[in-house]
Amino acid sequence: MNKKAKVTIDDVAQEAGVAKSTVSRIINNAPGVKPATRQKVNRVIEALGFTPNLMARSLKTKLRRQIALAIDDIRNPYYPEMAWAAEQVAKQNDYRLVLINHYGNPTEELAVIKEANDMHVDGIVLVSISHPKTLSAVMKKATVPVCLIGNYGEEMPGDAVGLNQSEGFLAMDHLIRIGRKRIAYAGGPTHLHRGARFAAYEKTLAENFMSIVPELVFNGDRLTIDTGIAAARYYHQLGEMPDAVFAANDLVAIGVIQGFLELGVRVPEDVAVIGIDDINWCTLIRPKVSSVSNLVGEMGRIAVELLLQRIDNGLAEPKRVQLEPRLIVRESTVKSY
Amino acid sequence: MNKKAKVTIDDVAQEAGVAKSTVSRIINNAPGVKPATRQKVNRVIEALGFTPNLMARSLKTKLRRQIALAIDDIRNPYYPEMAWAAEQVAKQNDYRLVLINHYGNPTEELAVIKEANDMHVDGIVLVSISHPKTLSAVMKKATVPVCLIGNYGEEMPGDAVGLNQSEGFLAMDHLIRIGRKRIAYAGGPTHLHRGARFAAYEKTLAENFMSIVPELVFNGDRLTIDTGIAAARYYHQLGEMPDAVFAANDLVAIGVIQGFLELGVRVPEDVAVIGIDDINWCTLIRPKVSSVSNLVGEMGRIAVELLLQRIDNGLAEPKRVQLEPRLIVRESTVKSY
DNA sequence: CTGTTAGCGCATTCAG
DNA sequence: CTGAATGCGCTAACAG
Repeated sequence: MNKKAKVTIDDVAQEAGVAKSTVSRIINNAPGVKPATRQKVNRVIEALGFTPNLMARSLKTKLRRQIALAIDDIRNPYYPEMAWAAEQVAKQNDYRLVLINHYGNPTEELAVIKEANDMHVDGIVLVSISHPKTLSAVMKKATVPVCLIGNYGEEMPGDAVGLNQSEGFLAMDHLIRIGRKRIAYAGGPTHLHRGARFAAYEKTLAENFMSIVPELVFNGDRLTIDTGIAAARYYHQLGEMPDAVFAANDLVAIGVIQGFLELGVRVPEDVAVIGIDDINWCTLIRPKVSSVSNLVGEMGRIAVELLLQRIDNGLAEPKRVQLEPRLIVRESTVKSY
Repeated sequence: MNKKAKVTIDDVAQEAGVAKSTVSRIINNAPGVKPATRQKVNRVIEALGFTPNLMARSLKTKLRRQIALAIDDIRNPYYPEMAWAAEQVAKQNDYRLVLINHYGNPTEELAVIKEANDMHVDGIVLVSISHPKTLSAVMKKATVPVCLIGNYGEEMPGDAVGLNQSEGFLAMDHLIRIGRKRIAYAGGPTHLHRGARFAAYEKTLAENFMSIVPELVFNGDRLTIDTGIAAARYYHQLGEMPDAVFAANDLVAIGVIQGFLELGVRVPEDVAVIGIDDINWCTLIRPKVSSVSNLVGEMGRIAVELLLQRIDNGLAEPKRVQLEPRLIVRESTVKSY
C-alpha cells in the first residue's frame, strides 16, 4: 500500500513517445511546446499518475520550495497566529513551512542558521532571542537568506520586519484620553528590554504633567498572570488605589483583572486595565481585555513575503519593514453598553 | 554572503587523497574503514566544513527525514501543544517537522495524503475532519505511512492514536463525588459527535439514581465562550439554579464561569464548573478551570513515534493506541485554601 | 518545436 | 579495507 514503484519522467516519455526533456518542459510549464504534444503528454501523465520527484528536481535546481519558521516555542501564545499566517503565504507560493522550536536556546537557535543547508530549506524566518552581536556574526555566514522578526539596526545583515516602539505610548495615551488620573504600571524587571514600555509610561506621564508615583509601579520578576495577580493585590492594599493599570503585556493584564475581580474591584469602572500584544486570550475573559496589537500575524506574513522575494531575486540591500502597533479598545478600559 | 560554492564529497575525497566511497562510508558511520583513514578524513571534513547534500542523499535513499503534521488550524488552542510534542520527537530522531494547516477543508486535507510524495515527507501525522469512509479510501492509496490522530476502527488502514471515550464519565463522576446533586449540562447541538459527552451525562445521572432535568440542559449552537456565557445567564434565571455545570468543552466552561461571575454567582461555592480538553487557557482565569485532559501532547508524541517506527520497519499490522483521559481538578470545582 | 546529452551529489555494488 | 563505476530522476544546454 505504499510500494507502487514510483513512475518517473522516463516512463511518461516512453509511454507518450516523446523525449523526457519534452515532458520536463511540460511539467514546468515551459514555453515552446506544441499544444498537441502538450495535450498528449498531459493525458499520459494523468493516466500514469505521474508526479515529479522533488528530490531529483531539487538536486538540479537547488531549490527545495521549503522555508523554515524558527521560533522559540509554538506554545507561546503569540506564535500560532504567526505560524498560521506564515504557512498561508508559503502555501500560496507553493512553498512548505518547516516548523522549528529553538527554545530560546542560543546554540540551537544559531544552529538553525548554520545548518539551513542540511534542512532542505531555501530560507528562514527567525525570531531570535540571541544577542544581536552574536546573531549578526552567524547571519553573515548564513548559506540561505534569513528574514528576522524584530527590531534590528542597519548593521544586521538580512531583512527584518519589526514594530516601531510605540505600543507603550498607544496604551498610555488611551488611558489618559479616557480621563484616568492615577495610572499604575505593572511589569517585569525594568532592566530587560521591556524597559521601552516602562519608558513610555514615564514619558507619557511627564508630558501630561502627571507626577510619577513610585508606589504605583509594581515590578514582578516575570511577565505572567501571577505577576498580574500579585500586582492587583498590591494595589488593593494601597492607601489610595490607582484608577488605571498599564500592564507590560497581556498576561500581566489578565492577571491584574482576575486579581481585582477576586477582590471585588470593578474593571473598568473602578480601575481600567490595558495590556500589550493582543493575544487571543484577550477576548476570552470578561471583561475583554483592551490591548495594543503588535500584529504578529502581519509580521509573519510580511516576513515570508520578504523572504520569498529574496529567494527569488537574490541580492539587493537588506530591507527593513516597520509596523505600527494598533490600539484595540475592549471592555477592560471602556464600559460597553 | 550566501554564495560559497558548497563543498562536496568529491572535494573531501580529493583533499584527503581517498575515494569518495570511503568518505561516504565515513559520514554514514558504515563499518569497515580503518580508524586511521577515518580520522584523517574526518579532519578534512572538519577543515573544509563539509556537510552532505541531503537532496542528493535523498535521491538515492528515498528518505527525506521529514514528516508532516497536518492539522486543521494551528490557531486552535489544542494544537500548539501537539505540534510542540511532535516536533520534539521528530527532532530527537533527526527528523524535521513540516506544518500543514488544512482548515478542515476535505479536499485540501486529502490532498495532503495524495501529494505526500511531492512534499518531501516520509510520513504524515494527520488530524482528519473528513468522513471515515472517504478518508479510508484515500488512505489506501497513500504513498507514505500515515498515522491518524483520533478514534478509528479496524477497517481504517494505517496506525492511529486516540482517546477512549471516558472524558465525560470522568467529569461527571468528579461532580458527583464532590457531592453535587443538581448537575447541568452545557454543550452544543447534541446531534454532533460531541453527543458522546452528553451520553455520559445522562448515563452517569441514571447510574446515580438522579433524574435528568430537561431545563438543566442547555444547547448552544457552537462550543464557544459565548455559548457558555449564554448558558450561565440561562441557568441564573431559572427557578432553581444548578449546583454544578458539566460543560462539553473548556471554552464553554470558561464562558459559563465568566457568565456566572458577572452575575455574582460564586464558582465553585455556588456552582461547580468543569470542562473538557484541558487547554492551557484553563489556568488563565480565576478560578482555574477543572477539566479532563485529552492529552494532546501525548497524542502528538505517540503519533510521531508510531510513524517513525513504521517508516523504519515497514509493514506489520496497523496499530491502535488508546489513551486514557485524565481528570484535572482545579479551582472551579473545588475551593482551594 | 523536439530530441540528445550531460551532470547535480551521493550511496552502493563490485572488484581489487 | 578501499577504489572505480553506475545510476537515483530530473533540468538545462545544445543540437537538429
